[in-house]
Amino acid sequence: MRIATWNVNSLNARLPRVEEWLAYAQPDVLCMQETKVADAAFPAMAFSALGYETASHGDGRWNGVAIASRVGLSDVVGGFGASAADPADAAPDDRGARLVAATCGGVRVHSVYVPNGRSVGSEHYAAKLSWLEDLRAYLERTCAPGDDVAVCGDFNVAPEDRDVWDPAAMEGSTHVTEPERAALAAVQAWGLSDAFRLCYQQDQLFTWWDYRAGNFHKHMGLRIDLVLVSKSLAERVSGALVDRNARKGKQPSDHAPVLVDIDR
DNA sequence: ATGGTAGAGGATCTA
Repeated sequence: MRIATWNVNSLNARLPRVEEWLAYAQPDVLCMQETKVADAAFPAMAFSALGYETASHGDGRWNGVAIASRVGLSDVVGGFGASAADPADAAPDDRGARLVAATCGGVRVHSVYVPNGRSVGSEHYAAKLSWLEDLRAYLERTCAPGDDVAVCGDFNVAPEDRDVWDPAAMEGSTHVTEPERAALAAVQAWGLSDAFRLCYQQDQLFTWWDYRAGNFHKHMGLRIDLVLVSKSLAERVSGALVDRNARKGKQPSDHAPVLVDIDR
């Protein structure tokens, strides 16, 4: 199975690039973030024409996540939903259309768009940390580490300094702080491995570059788009790739897609 | 000197 994740930064603006990319990259499953499209307006026909079923969770203007699959797509759940333990208990609500899950080819697939956090110490930063806590809790109550589970998306956290173009310049900024990294590590500690890191150990391999100031061409980026896989999948990872070519050319997203191949 | 660019929407807000 080839599973991919891509923050498309508006599916309406990016649909031609996404269609082109599906045709040459041939993923079995594609998790998308920042679709910025309401479910009712999701371009499902464009995907079905290419052989993909889709699940969307979006309310239109901001955020929005989706999954496209050509290996089946069932049991779609959007958002965190109610707590199974106690539905009345502060069930983390949708919190901005940042999570959708579906079962594709026997794998429980999650497309996640972690809040940006804006600035350290802001309410948005606190919300980012609590969102990651909610993600961990969601995994605990909806699946088991022994299952085939993939959590893919834009985590807005660079896990380590080697995932940062200039750690000194970034020090103290969002995406690299210790609390953010600890919150991500807590999600992974549930039982998930960073599939890209199973394949590559080099530094300076990025998935996002700011549109501004020519950052892409100056190699000023971050690795914040991750494919996290449970143990049973990690054992079968045969390759991974950041498709930098998809960040080039006409009207690119500011993120490149990440692909992971898993042996059946 | 918080710039620089992109997307949504129709003024700014978000990233």
